[in-house]
Amino acid sequence: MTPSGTADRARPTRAAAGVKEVAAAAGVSLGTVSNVLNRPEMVSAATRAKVEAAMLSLGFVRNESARQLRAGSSRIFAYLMLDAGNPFFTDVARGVEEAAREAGLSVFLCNSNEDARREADYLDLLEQQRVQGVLITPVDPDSPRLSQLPARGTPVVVVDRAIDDGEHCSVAVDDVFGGEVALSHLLELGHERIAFVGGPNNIGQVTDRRAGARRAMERAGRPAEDLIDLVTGALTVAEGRGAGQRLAGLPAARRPTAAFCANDLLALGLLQQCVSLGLRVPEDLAIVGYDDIEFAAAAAVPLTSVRQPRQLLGHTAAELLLDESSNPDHEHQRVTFTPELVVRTSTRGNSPS
Amino acid sequence: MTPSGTADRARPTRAAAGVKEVAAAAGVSLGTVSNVLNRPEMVSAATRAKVEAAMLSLGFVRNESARQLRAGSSRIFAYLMLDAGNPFFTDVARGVEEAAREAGLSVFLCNSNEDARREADYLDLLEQQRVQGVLITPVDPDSPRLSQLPARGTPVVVVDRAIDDGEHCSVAVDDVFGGEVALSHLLELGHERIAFVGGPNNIGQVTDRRAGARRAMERAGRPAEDLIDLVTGALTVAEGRGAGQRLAGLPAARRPTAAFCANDLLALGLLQQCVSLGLRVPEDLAIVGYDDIEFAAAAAVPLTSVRQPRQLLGHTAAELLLDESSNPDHEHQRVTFTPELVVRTSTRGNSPS
DNA sequence: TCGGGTTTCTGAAAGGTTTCAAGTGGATTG
DNA sequence: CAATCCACTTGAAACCTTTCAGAAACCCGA
Repeated sequence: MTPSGTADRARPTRAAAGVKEVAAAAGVSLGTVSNVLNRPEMVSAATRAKVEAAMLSLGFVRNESARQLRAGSSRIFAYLMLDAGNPFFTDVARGVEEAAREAGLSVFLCNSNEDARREADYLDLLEQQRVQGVLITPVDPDSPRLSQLPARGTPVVVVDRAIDDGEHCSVAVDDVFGGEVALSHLLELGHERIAFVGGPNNIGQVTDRRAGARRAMERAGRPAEDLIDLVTGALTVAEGRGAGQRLAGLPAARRPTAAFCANDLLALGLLQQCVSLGLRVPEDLAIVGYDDIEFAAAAAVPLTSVRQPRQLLGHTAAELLLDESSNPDHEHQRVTFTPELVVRTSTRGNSPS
Repeated sequence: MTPSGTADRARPTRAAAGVKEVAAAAGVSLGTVSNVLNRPEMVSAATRAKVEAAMLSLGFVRNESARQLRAGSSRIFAYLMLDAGNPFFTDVARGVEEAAREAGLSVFLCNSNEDARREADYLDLLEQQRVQGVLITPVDPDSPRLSQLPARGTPVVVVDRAIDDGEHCSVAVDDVFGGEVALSHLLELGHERIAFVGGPNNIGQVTDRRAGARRAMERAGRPAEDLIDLVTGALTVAEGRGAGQRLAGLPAARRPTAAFCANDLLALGLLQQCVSLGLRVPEDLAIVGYDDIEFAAAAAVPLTSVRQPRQLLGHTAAELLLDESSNPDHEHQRVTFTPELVVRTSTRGNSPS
């Protein structure tokens, strides 16, 4: 991995031509150039051709700042993701882009990386940029900054989190239900000592999924406290490995026989570490993940996981944002999808019954 | 996955206050407000406090469009990725963000999704936005659009592709060498029928890696044509599965005993499909991937792969862009890193020697 | 009290685009 | 031939901020 370099002379940069230069070159007025740009049907074919030729030869590039300043609107959505390294969110982003594209808008992606400070910084930036709207999977859904935006004119749709403060639309998947389904599955398989792996606890997805899991425990007639809590510092593969280390280190008699992970990244890390430390999956440890990302099925032991409609989530969210930013009598919506369990080898075949 | 909805009344939006209102509210001139914003040290503490209070109470949000229009510069980098769903590129993006952050800049991520048309659209958009610089892993590195940008004042650094047209810096990893190393490894293990899985062929990474593989064949005294070409439509898990289908369908006598995939996504899909069709890895089919993404080690059979310094790649690229966009006597650089082979179960233990 | 040097503040210009009311000129009509 | 229309064009104002030359206020020692 040693870098090797080659130097090269830099090219001088040339300032871009503006409408004014184009107008002069084409021998028309400034307003006409603008018309060619924005209402070509109002310009005669001959003039339009002249202007377009001038634009081409001068290398005209419209200055969006100026356009935006004058026109007020910006034709850009931003999706502020919780973790760009998590394929779940990139699939959501794909859905967002798809919907935006259908409406002729572009999407900028931003990555808060589970860091509230970065999230806040990006929100400031996006507001200053006057983007047409913001989609966000928040680290901190209660941040005052988040509710300020809509009040000041930047519509916000919350993705993958249900919010009902009346400030924004939200599109979510029922995480409590998902957690319940996952844990019920493990209980049905006869597992007694079950761990919930996830964290940090300020992330709503984690607490909801845990809450669902605890509810399943109680429904099965067991105290919620019996669910062993393995708190992680983030929802990443590396943290999953760390959890695996901790878990595998327990004496067999106290070690859980099943683990429900707050997402697939954790589950994959846990799986990898446990296997490499000699535990058999699912015989010694059954594992359930969450999200059903594409890699879950390709894992060392194909992963049982809770599937969410990732792309649809993003698509729906973008459509809501579109409505909010263009329809004057928009009403805030709270859309909730229901996840479903996908059973694979990491739990199946372990049934002690 | 059935959605359920709840409606809610929309809130009226209020226009944001500008410097003018702030100035009036604070009883100072417009220029002073601007000074508070841009050169706070030139304003007396008392005045500054007054202005800041006014900003707060009015909910002032600086209008970046206007700022940019007047000031000319934009404090934003964009990274136009080849595939946001590929963890390799999100790791590169992480490096970019890190370097940008150190310099006080923000990064917008864009996803061309291996689509030349979307790439071109995004380039237009970014140029119009007058971003401070563009980092790009191009679908089409020879696109005229790409060389236009620097000439018109938007610096561009090409990431993960070596370019020496004298128009931009580039930061790359030696893909030919990587391909050669991967294939040499398979040859050393004694494999006779080896497939190269990858495509489409307009993607430079694919052709370089294939070229390296063919070179390794020739170095081993075998005609390059002996390398069986399995062309895919994209570098995705799904395409990898498709390749697996095709490959597993061949009669055992003609089926390759080893496959070198142009990236890990393909390799993971191939692996998954082959295993599910009853082939043993590595006994029936050895697999080498490329990129060594985090999921490679967690795969069904831990994947031998060619590791690239992902984050460093992004970090270095952003630093070059920074230099180009701020240092008047910047010289274009071409930095090349060398990849390394990471051997895991998907090839090891198959040694027929 | 007065020059002279600092520090702080002001006001107007500038930046590139869009918008829109008003203007132009040619074709059509009476 | 004049009046009317129509299809296009024009030019100036507006969007919000930053910049910068110069004005104002202040402080110091003489």
